[in-house]
Amino acid sequence: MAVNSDVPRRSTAGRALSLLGAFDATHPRLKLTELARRTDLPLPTVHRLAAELVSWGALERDATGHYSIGLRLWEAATLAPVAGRLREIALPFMQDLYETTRENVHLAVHDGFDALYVEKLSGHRSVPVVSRIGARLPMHSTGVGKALLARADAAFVRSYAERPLPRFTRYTITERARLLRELRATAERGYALTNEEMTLGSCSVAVAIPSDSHAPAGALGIVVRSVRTDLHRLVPDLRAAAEAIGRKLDEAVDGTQPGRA
Amino acid sequence: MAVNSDVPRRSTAGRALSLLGAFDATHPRLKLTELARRTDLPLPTVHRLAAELVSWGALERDATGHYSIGLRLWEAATLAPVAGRLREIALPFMQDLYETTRENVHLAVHDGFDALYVEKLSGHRSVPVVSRIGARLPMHSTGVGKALLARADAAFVRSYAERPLPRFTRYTITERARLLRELRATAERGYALTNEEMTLGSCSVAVAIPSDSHAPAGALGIVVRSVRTDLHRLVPDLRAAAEAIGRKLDEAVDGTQPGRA
DNA sequence: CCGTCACTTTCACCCAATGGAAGTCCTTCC
DNA sequence: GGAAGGACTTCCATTGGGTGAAAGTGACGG
Repeated sequence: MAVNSDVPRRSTAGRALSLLGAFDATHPRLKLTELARRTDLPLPTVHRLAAELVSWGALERDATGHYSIGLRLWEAATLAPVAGRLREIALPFMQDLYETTRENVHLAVHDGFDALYVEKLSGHRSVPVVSRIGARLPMHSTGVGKALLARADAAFVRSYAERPLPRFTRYTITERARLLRELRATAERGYALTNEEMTLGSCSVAVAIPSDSHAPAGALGIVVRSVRTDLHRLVPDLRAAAEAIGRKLDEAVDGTQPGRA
Repeated sequence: MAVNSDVPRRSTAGRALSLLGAFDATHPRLKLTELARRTDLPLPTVHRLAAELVSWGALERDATGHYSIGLRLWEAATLAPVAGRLREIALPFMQDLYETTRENVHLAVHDGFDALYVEKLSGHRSVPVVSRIGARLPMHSTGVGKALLARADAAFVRSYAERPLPRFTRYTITERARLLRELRATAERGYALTNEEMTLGSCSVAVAIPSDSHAPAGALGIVVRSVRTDLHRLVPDLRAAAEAIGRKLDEAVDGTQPGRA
């Protein structure tokens, strides 16, 4: 009876990964039925696979039957280069920035069409922001995003700007030409600015982390209340931090690899 | 012949997970052959599975052929309760502690026989410590570990103390009876202390995060240079932070579900 | 008391995963 | 230069583990 609907049937490993992929920021806990629906897999299959993931520690199941990402998977993920090397190196510098500003300090990397937030520091005094570690935000409406975009290659920027640019506030840049102009200005002055483009009441400065190696491109940013008008005063510290991180990263690369013999 | 060596043959999903499990803090990057050796799987099998993991983003492969944990897996892992809810809630309080002390601030949870470090703040002025986010350290030689152990149930403590207690410095508590006495004292005074028990030159204070729910047990600790003799002066702030975190956690548990419509 | 819903277990079928073997492409060493 | 070794990749016949429809369980609730 021609079961082969349309999908060329994911492999078993692929199905197991689908289960992990079913979780997202708005669905960090899922019941068995929800998992089956979101992965589009038969219920018994999900049941069996989920049980295996739980037994390894990739998923957890609580008393109410809800699944969530497991501790062991989280532990394994701390070994990812982005979390380990980059975060480890950047954190003390981010801490310094936090101390002098008491504002949100962000570290993001370029991934696909998004800025992926790798680290975020914020205290009780900081302005609330939408970002979250592990969150993806568009590049045209965030400080770190613009900083990353401003040093991406022309072909990428073109394909980025060709897609529709979602609007978040009335200040979000949604016109292709204006974005390109803005990026040129960003590249010239060496740092990115946003003004209530993602969230009303917040503005930000950001700089790209320099890197001569092909290391994953990162950017460092600070988000403050838009009543603060001294954004530019933060630039020297921000840039110094980014440069120090870049330097340490490059050193680390040389040490980490088998060596350039 | 008789290929069935001893292991009852892991399932396909289990094998894929083995690959992830092959990475650890001292081996965050592995070559194909190393992966095969560490997982004890045939090379072609590893090759095929690894390729699938890479295509999903659970692993990455660099130009030199080395595999490491992938960005998408890291991203999924940020949805783990321990990283998401607990970390998110605790961070601002940890930040406050850092501001007042400028020392290492640790957040760890109880897992198996270890204290698993979930978050760690440290600046350039902080004393260097062995901990790392995602690291596991023994419970008898760390501040957070003792704090967790002191409120674990008696049966667990007994089985913990029955195992040999590894020594790290000449001050590490390695005698069963002394550990039990120490834990009683810790429980009575309401906070844990260590004095060069993990690393010479460092001492620490820690308190358990109170929680009426069955939530994963956590502890908050500060590690300072052992020349500082005012450890006790940190206790009020530390305890206040732990209590605030505990309160927020309990609130969050009630509100976590589907959402406020 | 019975229908509904969410989950769990079973089991005969069959195809996808398997892994030995062979092929490719390096580097190293004589 | 070329042979030997090592690391990775591809191939493909075999087969046992994964599959998922169907039946079973059990917890509501009307």
